[in-house]
Amino acid sequence: MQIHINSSNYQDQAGIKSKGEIMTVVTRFAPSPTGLVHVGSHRTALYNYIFTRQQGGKFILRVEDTDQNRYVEGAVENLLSSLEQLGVKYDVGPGKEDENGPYFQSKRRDIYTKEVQKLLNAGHAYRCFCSAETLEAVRKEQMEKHIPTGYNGKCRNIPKEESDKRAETEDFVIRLKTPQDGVCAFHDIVRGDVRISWSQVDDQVLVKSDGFPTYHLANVVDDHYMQVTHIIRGEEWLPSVPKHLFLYDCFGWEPPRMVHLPLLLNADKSKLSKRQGDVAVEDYLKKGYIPEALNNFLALLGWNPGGKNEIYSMEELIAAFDINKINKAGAVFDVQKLNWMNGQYIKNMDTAKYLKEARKWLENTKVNESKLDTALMAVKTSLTTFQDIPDKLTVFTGDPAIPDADAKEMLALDSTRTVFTSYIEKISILEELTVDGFKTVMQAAQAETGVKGKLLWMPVRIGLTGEMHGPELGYIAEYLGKEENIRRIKSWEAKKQRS
RNA sequence: GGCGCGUUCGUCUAGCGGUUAGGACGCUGGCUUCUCACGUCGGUAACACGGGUUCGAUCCCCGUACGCGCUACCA
Repeated sequence: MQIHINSSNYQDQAGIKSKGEIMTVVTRFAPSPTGLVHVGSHRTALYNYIFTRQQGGKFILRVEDTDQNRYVEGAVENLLSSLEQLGVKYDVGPGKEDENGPYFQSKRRDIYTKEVQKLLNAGHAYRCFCSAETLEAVRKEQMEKHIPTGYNGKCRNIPKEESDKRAETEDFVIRLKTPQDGVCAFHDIVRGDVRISWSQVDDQVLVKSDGFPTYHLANVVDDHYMQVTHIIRGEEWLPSVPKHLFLYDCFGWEPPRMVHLPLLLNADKSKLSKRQGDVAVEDYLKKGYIPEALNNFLALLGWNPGGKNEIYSMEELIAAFDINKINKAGAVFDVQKLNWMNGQYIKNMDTAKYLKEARKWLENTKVNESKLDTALMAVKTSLTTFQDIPDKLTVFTGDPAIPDADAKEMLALDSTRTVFTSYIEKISILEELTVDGFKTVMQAAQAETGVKGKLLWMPVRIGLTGEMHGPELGYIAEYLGKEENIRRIKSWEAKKQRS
């Protein structure tokens, strides 16, 4: 099946190896350095990466820094660092140059200038001398009259001689001379067949008055010369596809396959934004989310292999991914599910790795270094993110809490006194208090006092921590050590006698 | 306003004309002879609406509603 776009053809196929025709997949992630990397942006990078790895292709990172006004200091560093930390490795790009570089658009201006000249010569583009103010006034009037906004075509037909002459003294932009009627029909691997009337397509600015290209020009030129086969990007670009396709047509180039991903949304379905929570990859990393969990979660927003399992390593994602099964509808970024998933990753983390990572998150917690691992292991299954560690550790490292009413009631019980007496007696005999030793002690205490279950355990828990909740008691007992166990239990005895 | 894209449990989704519409998160009940967490066994809840096409529509077509996106010398 072929869909005609003016004079050029567009192949309706995913363009992947399984089609029989061997082609090397080339994709690119092309962010603008305008701030911290957004999770939605990272999701796009991830899909490019996963698809490319699966196809054995080449993944390009290209920095689209054509807007001098929006450039943010440090943004490129943040971009590189985010990709690095999340394990999304590009094959070519900044620092990994090849013959198709450079990979910063600001360093490719000569190329755009040369290409746009071809367009000018062929009559596919023209200089527009309208000032930004004029354009703004036109737009305002259009809005007031409730007619479609857009460029009015004022400079569309300025004769070449006049244009050349004015260009010597006046500021201008270069616009694309888009078709005025007919329909642009194209195929998108996610959206299927899409049709947009040319009457809806504005004469897009290709080169700004500062001489820099706009996204549309730079993007098309770069994707062509970098031999990109699949454009995988956010849905917000769908409406500008006709301009891009027209550019390919004017240049006589074959356009890549289009893959427009569904957007990531806030809980209220609006486009994911900072106002409603963290949106930067860095925010999540700082909060102790695990890169693998973040990737796993993001990969499943817009695509799902089906089945009961939700936990996929990068390798598994690469193996299972199917570009033809990407969803069309936007996906709400649900932190609750991310939290669950991150907890899963922590629980399943290899002990040595966990301990090493966990130690980075102690902050100012004062710990008994020799028993730290015991405490960290005790707390492992209760973590959502690593940031929870200091808080979870206070039961080990802090002073006993002040008992609440229920705890006091428990402490006041007659059976508690006998349990305490027996407990102290039994652990005093021990050489060292370990988790196993603690269990033995509790068994012995139960046999001696006849108290069992909650009435046996809870007083000891409260005696040691002041609280009725917390990690497994044996860990706490071991962490505190024999002397501290005795000291804490006795202090309750003492208080009790005083009252 | 115009154009485009979309719509399955609250959320992420499976489904590709015939299913008790499945799974995961969340919430919730039991078990786990200390609590919480973990784990485990259950429960909960959905095809936006209206027309077609068809023996039969969640699935195909049309319309409506709603949502989102685009409508910049930003990407």
